Amino acid sequence: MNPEQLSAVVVDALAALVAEGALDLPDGVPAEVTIERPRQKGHGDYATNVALQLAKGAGTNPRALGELLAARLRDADGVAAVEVAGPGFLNITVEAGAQGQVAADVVAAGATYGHTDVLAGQKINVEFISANPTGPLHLGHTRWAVLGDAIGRVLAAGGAEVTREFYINDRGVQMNHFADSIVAAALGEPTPPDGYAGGYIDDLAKLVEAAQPGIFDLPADERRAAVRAVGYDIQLRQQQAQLEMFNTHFDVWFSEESLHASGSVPETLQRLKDLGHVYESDGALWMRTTDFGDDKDRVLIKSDGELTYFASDTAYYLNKRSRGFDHCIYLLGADHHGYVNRLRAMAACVGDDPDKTLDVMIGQLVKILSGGEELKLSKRAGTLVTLDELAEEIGVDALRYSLARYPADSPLVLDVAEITKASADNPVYYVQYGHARTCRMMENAAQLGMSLPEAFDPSLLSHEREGALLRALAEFPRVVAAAAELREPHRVARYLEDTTSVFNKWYDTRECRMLPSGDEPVTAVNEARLVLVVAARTVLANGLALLGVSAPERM
RNA sequence: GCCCCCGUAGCUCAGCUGGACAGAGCGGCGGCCUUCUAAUCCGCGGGUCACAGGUUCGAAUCCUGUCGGGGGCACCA
Repeated sequence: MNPEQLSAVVVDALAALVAEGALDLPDGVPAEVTIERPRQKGHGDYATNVALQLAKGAGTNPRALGELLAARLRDADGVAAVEVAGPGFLNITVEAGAQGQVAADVVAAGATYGHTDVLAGQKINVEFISANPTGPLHLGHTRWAVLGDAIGRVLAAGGAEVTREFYINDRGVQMNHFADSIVAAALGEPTPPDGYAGGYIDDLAKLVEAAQPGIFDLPADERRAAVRAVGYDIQLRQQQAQLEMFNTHFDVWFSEESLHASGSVPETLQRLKDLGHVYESDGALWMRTTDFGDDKDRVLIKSDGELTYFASDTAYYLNKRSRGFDHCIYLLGADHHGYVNRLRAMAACVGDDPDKTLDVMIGQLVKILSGGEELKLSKRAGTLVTLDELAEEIGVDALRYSLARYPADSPLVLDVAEITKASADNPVYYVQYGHARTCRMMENAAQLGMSLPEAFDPSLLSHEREGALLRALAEFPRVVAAAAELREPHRVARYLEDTTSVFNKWYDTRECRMLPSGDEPVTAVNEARLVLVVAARTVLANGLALLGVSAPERM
């Protein structure tokens, strides 16, 4: 009996009461009811507030309705007890056998346990990081790498068809600054104005020379284009390698330049003109975004004839839509929050409803403290902490987990000393250790000749701690579904921490030992508990996978 | 000036899309290692949920305002 099944039981009971004429529900019988896990012991395994919510419409009071419903529910399969409490809550105790069945359900579902269909039929594009290919990925990209990747995984678990996309900002003057900076480094000249400095530029100069010997001896006009192309290629591959190392996967690397090469931009401008949302003024072409809530109109073509970044953004959005995405998620840093209104207005200008097609997530920036000092970065000044350096110092799993366990909109201060601690203080190791422990228990069971029983008696999982663990495991699909719908993968991390704690409490309970003591024979209880351990392992492994964090079998 | 985010225990933060006496970890104090990994577990102490109104049977949660902190308001990329 999981919460969803219990909800159905309550709905059936309501329907029966209505059919008998004992209850009048003007709005009809709800399709589902809220089932929650009471914080308080003594409030049953599960509680529902239906009586509170339906009483007014039914022309009765919550307690009376509660009593009526409780009497009916007591006869339902799998329900052991029902009490009406407080203002009209129904506190429900589930039969051990019904509850124990959860373990078998989890094991049967295996790696797919936690997957739901809440987002079935949705085709979603998640765009994140989208850095310039003018330097290595660094501290500033790390949070988005983790969150975007985890959101992608969680959406997929919710049944959506997901594409994770990286928009390569490979067009514009910064690419020339990039090339000029490499040339300057190669020739031993000072960094040009607006150029990029730092050791990585020197390294790039050597790599570019190695890739195409003699490239720096070309005439100045040819040289810039050549260096730009070679440097770009090397830098992009490096970013891709960084993300690979960081366990962050992209389905599509989309070049801004290719958007222009394909002629999408003129098409986009034409479409905007047809819809009547552009005008000329002061020699520039504007989009009238103020028609849809923006503070001011935005320039598409500057008076010098250059296209703006915003023009590309609009063409890119239409490109996504033309590829069939009915939902476009953008992950942006708080320093870009001014983009939200114009993106939404832009979507409206091309005829979409931004509430439906656009989902702009603004994440707060992360500060990382090391030895009490904040790690600062500036690509132009050449002082940056690369993703590789961070991952090496902190560890991929610890870094990913530490960023994934907070909501995107919470400002974050991470202390390197704290998240590198290889101890229980660190939630990532706490959860991983819990997983490793389940693996060891399974090995121990196998050595005693125990194997997963074909059938077992779920009512043998009757200890209070077993009930708590089963309810925790039963919660997982709801947590993943909420994480997907709300785009909040941190819920998965928090859930894993709670569930690991519940598992450890059970593990430490003497009466709940999975293995037989001493020379005693293996009993049905031992086998039932093995099923529970495998179920716990499944949930911890699946949850860690959703965060892109490894689930080690030994630690 | 306008917009966005945040304000919960000494510290770092959760709080299940409003629910029953507010939670975790860290830090402090004190317990448990002859049986499955003690990176576990158990106990104690600690909060006017920034403040003031409002909606509701019910508000840390939703609405309005005030105060405090962070970020943003380019014919930059």
